[in-house]
Amino acid sequence: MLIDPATLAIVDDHPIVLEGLQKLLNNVKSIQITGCFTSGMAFMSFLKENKVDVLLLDITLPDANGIELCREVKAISPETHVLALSNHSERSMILQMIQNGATGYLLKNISSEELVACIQEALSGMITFSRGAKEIMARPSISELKGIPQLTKREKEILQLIADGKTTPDIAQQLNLSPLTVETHRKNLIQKFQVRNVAALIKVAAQQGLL
Amino acid sequence: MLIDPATLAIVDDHPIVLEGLQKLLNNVKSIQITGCFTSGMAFMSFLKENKVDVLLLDITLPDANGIELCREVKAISPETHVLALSNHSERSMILQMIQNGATGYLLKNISSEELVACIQEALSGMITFSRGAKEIMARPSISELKGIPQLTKREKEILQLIADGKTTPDIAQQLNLSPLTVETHRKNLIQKFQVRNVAALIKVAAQQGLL
DNA sequence: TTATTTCTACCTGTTTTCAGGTATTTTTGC
DNA sequence: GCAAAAATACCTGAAAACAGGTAGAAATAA
Repeated sequence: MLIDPATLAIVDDHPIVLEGLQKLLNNVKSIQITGCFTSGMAFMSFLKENKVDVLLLDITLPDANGIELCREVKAISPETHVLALSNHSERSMILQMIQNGATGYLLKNISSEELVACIQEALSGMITFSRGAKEIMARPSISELKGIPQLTKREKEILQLIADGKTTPDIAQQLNLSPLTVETHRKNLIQKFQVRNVAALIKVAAQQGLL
Repeated sequence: MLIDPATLAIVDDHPIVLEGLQKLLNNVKSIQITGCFTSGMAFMSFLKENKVDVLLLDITLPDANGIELCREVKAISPETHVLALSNHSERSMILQMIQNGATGYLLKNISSEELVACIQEALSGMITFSRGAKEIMARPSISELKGIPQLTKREKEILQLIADGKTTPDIAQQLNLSPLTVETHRKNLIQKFQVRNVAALIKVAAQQGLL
C-alpha cells in the first residue's frame, strides 16, 4: 500500500533556486512538488484552491515579506507546514519566523539530504532546523541579554498593567495606591530603560521577553 | 586520551527530581554532575565560583522564575548551555525561554536516552528540543495567528515609529505630514487592534512579531 | 544597627494622547 | 472607468502622560 506523496510548494524570487530545488526533490518519492512561485501573491491564490502540506518559503520577496506571508499562510491553512528557507542568519529573524507560525528554519547552505530530512520531520509534525540554524539559535547575542535593567517587584507588576493598556488611575485603583505613586513608578521604569515614553518602554520590555 | 567530562548542574525545587536525574546521569561518563540546587539564588552563587557547561533548569521555582534566571545565568556565563526542563507545555513559554537565552527545552516526560542525547546536542553548540517540545513548537495556536488586523503600509511605518518612542509631532515632521494625519493613523491603529492606548498597541504588535 | 533600596506620596506645568467625529484627495483593484 | 481602500487633513475638549523635581516610611541587606 502506497501513501499519497506529500504536496510541496516553493516560493522564491530567484528562478535558479526554484530550478535547483525542483531537481533536487524530484527524486524523492514521498514528496510531490505541486507549485513553484516567485511572488507571495501568486502562491496565496494557489493556496486557496490547493492543498499544500509543506511550503518552502524564502523570506526576502519582491511583493511581501516572508514573515507576514507565513502568518497569512498559516491563518488560511494551518495544516500547511511552512519551512523558511533563507540566507538570513540572525537569531532574531529565526525567532520571528517561528513566532509567526513557521514549522522550521533552513539556511540555504543546507545539503540535499538534510533538506529532505527536515521536510520529513516537518511532515511528522515537529519543528525542524537545519544544522546551521540550530547553531545560530544556540548562540544568543550578548546584547540581547545584557543591558536589562533590574526591576523591582512593584515595577514589574506595574509594567505588566501598563502593557495591558491600563492607565495610571486604573492601576492606582487596582493596587490601592495613590495615582502619584504609580506615576513615580512609571517614571522610574522609563528612566531605567532609558526610553522616552511608554511606547518605547513596552517595545523593549517585550523584546526582552519581560511581557 | 580522555576528554574532560562536561560539568552539569541541576536546579529544581523538587528533591525527588534532583535524585532521579542524578541517578540517571551518573552512568554517563561524559557528564559530571557538579551541583544540585533547589533555589535559583543558591545556584547563582555557585555559578560565580564554578564553571558550568550545562544547566538543567526547572522553570517554576520558589524564589525566582526560570525565565529571568536563565537570562541572568547567560549574562554572567554566556558559555553555559541552559536547558529548560519543565512540565509547561505552552508554545509561548518555550519561545520565551529560547528568547531569554535557553539552548533548549525539554519536557519532563523525556526518556533518559533522549535526555542524554539532548545534553550532547547542546554541548555541541546546537539548540535542542525534546520530542514533545518539538511537536508543541510545530503547532502554533490559531489565536496567535488570527485576529491580526491588516495594516496598510503607512500604518506599519507609523507603528514602527511609535514603537521607537517618537511622538506624533516627531513622526509628522519625519514623514512630512500634518500632525493631524499622524493622529488619524494612530487612532486607526488603536481601533484596528482593539486596544485602549499605545502601550497595549505596542504589546500586541510586538507579540505578533510586527516589530 | 545602620545603610541602602524600595515603596510610597506629593507638586507644577507642559506636552501628548485619545475620543468622537467629518471630509477631500489619491491610489489601487476589478 | 468606477468603486473601494488608503492617505491625507481638520476640529474640540477631556484625559493622560511626561519632565523634573522632593521626601518620608518601610523593608532588606550587610
